[in-house]
Amino acid sequence: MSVDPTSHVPLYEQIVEYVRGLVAAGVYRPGEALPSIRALALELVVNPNTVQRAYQELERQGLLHTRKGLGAFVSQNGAASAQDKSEAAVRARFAEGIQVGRAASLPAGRIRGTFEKALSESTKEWGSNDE
Amino acid sequence: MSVDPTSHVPLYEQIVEYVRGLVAAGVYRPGEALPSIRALALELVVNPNTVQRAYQELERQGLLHTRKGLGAFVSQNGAASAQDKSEAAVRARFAEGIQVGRAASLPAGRIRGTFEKALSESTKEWGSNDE
DNA sequence: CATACTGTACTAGCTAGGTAGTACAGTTGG
DNA sequence: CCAACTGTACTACCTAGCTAGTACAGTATG
Repeated sequence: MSVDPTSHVPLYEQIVEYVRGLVAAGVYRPGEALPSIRALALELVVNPNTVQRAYQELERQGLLHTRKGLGAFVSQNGAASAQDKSEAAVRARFAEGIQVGRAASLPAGRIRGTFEKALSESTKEWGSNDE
Repeated sequence: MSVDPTSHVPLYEQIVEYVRGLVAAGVYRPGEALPSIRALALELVVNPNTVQRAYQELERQGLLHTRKGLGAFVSQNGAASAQDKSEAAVRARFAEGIQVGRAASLPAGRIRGTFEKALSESTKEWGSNDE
């Protein structure tokens, strides 16, 4: 995944969600070091200040803690908390979409059909992951 | 519905989507006059310039046409085109949510469950509408 | 001790989105 | 005709988000 500078969502929020996804998925486990601010900035082709802001937000949310000279580390309850927040983010997107559909008087069945189509599309990309 | 100034989505885009929903739902039918720029600005508690920008965008999309001194009117194919665009917007929201869930390694079943929960929640608000 | 990492903290400048205010042009109805 | 509505077109100003650049402080390793 990368980051989209044309989106209306601020870059630092996209980075928050990106890192949160990695933690939720277990790519970085509690206690482990996350990529340094400068390294992640290079990887995402973004200013270090922007990554710093994202890390500050993640620290505020209790997902990670930072130590000067050492780096940023996933909190002990970071994985669980990241999963919760990710699922809440998913739900918020769905609620938005449903609201738009409702406002346009799309019947519930049609809304559900649109969702199922999008979901099966995504299965091709990400694999089944049906555990 | 109203408009959310704290959202990252620009106000004028929210208004575009709002009016599009009304047209898709048949609140305003082809040939009919839409609310005037100033009237809608009052209703949404927004600057008239912002509504004007939204109407310009809707005109560009072929959903309405404006006439000086008269007002803004729904195009002949406005309803159908509004329904198409609304459904595309719904799908985009769903795709975003699914992507966030995938990135967090949420299994497809859990993603679907989250969707169904949100959908049944919304049914309480909007009625079944299962035609 | 020196180098090279880490996070942190500034200042300055740019752009997009929005508000506020004003002015102008076309239409309608009393 | 004129008042009151319509859309349109500006300019000026503010804020949030982001970039760029610099500097400083703590830690680890040779």
